[in-house]
Amino acid sequence: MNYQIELRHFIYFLAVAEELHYRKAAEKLFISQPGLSTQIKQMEEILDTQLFIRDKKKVSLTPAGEFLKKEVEFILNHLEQTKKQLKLIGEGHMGEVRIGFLGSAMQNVVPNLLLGLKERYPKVHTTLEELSNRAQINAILADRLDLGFVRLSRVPIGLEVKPVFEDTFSLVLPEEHPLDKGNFKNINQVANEDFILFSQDYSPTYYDTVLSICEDGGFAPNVSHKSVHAQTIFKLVENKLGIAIVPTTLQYGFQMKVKFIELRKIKQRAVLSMVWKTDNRNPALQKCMDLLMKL
Amino acid sequence: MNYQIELRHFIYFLAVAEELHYRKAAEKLFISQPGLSTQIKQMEEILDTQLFIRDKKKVSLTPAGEFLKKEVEFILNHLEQTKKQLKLIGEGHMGEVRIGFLGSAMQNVVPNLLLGLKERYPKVHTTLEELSNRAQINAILADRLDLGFVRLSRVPIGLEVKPVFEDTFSLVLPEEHPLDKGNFKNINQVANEDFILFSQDYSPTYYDTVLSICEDGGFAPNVSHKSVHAQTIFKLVENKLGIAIVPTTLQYGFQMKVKFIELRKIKQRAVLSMVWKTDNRNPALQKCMDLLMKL
DNA sequence: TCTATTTGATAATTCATAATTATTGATTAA
DNA sequence: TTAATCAATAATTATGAATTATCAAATAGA
Repeated sequence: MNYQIELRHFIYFLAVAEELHYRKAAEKLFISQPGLSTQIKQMEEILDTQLFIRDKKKVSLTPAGEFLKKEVEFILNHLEQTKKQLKLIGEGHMGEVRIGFLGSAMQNVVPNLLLGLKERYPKVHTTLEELSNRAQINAILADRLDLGFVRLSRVPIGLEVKPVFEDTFSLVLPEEHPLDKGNFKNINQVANEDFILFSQDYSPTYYDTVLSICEDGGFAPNVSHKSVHAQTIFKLVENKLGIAIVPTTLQYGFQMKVKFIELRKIKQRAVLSMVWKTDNRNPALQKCMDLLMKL
Repeated sequence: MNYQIELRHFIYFLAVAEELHYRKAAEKLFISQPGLSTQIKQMEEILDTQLFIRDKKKVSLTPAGEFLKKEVEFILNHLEQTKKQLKLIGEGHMGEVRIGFLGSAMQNVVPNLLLGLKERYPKVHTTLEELSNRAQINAILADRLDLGFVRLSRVPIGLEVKPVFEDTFSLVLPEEHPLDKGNFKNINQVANEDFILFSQDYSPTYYDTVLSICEDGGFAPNVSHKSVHAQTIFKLVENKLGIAIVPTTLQYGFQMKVKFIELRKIKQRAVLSMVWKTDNRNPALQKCMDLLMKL
């Protein structure tokens, strides 16, 4: 007799503990009374502890039985809860999506995604991390991230990219700079200025694009500073250490003494793309992506 | 096919989730591989949720599977404990409290608790285990521990903390060190010494606190060694490899050629707290806590 | 490229055991 | 006393878990 306790035993036990009557309990469980009797007896043998006192037409719980009753109630409850949660997670209505993003995605796409998620799938948790393009790609490959927001044209195999937001570029100038929206005509008006750009390894695509903008304007920019933080770049511009070209949406969210001139006429766009692992099976990620398609 | 989940399923699931390999898991369970395969498949059908991804010779967990793994670990642990408690209660004892503690709690709080328990509730059994802060938290969450003694300021949700002992810090110096209780005035007198501290991951709060003590003294300590054992730290100090700052009560219980200078004037205190799971219904734990409130 | 090996899944079968029916013995109420 | 009601026991059946045998797919090695 080397049996194991099973959940069946608990369910049967609870019925008897509640009814304190084998026949009635058996009826409630839709099984026969002898079956119930043997199962309870077996249970007592397995646990090596008497749970019920059968005494002259009366069934009652021993102290150990009282204790077990409370525990079984808890365990069965917990189990039900777990099953429900499991189902939700399996369907993507619950769970966690780990999101990485470039600082410049925080002005627009990411907040919208978070708002949408909160509204449609309130039980989906998100963790956010500001990371460079490269760091995001590595994290996604290593399964430390589910979704990334990058400015890259190509990604390693095994990953997929999809553009989610196209932004124009803007010239960033100190407030006191003679150029403004009125008298600005062409990019070559700033050909002789110093330029402050995001570093190449932070975003190679951005860097190349800015160089191509200048090239189209007929000059090669003199790059005096590089940084990985928009804040830093704006601060440098504010202090007249140079001018910058950045994605237009970056102008929101900072309080700086700088002015923006949107470069509408040029063909280049700052493309923000989402990246994910092709075989990522996180169902919450699917919901996330569905939502992004609609934005 | 209207089956019911049974504990057997959980045990099988956990084996596969741990091994991520059907044949190995089956071996560990002493059953055949096909039997395991069908049982897991059946489990996924019952729960109506995919738990594993069988993909090109690799088995891995889905997010739902990851979630279930944690839950199953909890449930099976809880069950084991319940069986033990039940047996004890059936034999007329009151139950068992599983206590974890940091080495530094062994000088004072834990022995007092054990004495009090033995006197007031001689039928309550205790098991003791020396564990790091993190290990205690994990064990309590997984229901492998009822009560922990830690030095942490914050704990995960679902747990409660309560400070039980506040200790000053002491400087630990080699016996031959020129500083002593007489000529010691301020912590910055040891600003240029090497420091030996408990590792960050053993006790992040302790580490931060010691750094803040030095900071208040106007210097950043040069940390030459880190250890998880008081014994080791004292030995290193004895051999003049550096000095240490530790909770004062640690000075009792060791025989070392080191001297202690209590830092009474500084504001920082080493706070020992007890931690337990909010919904722990272990009746023996209740008794334990009542006692601790009085100490 | 071919072969051998390893993986998990299927199919057919066996076997363990839960559950059923039929019955008993004990207790209580009429 | 008799009838009724309870849980326990015995014999039997039926369910479904586990086993053996086998397969298809995917690698790794030659």
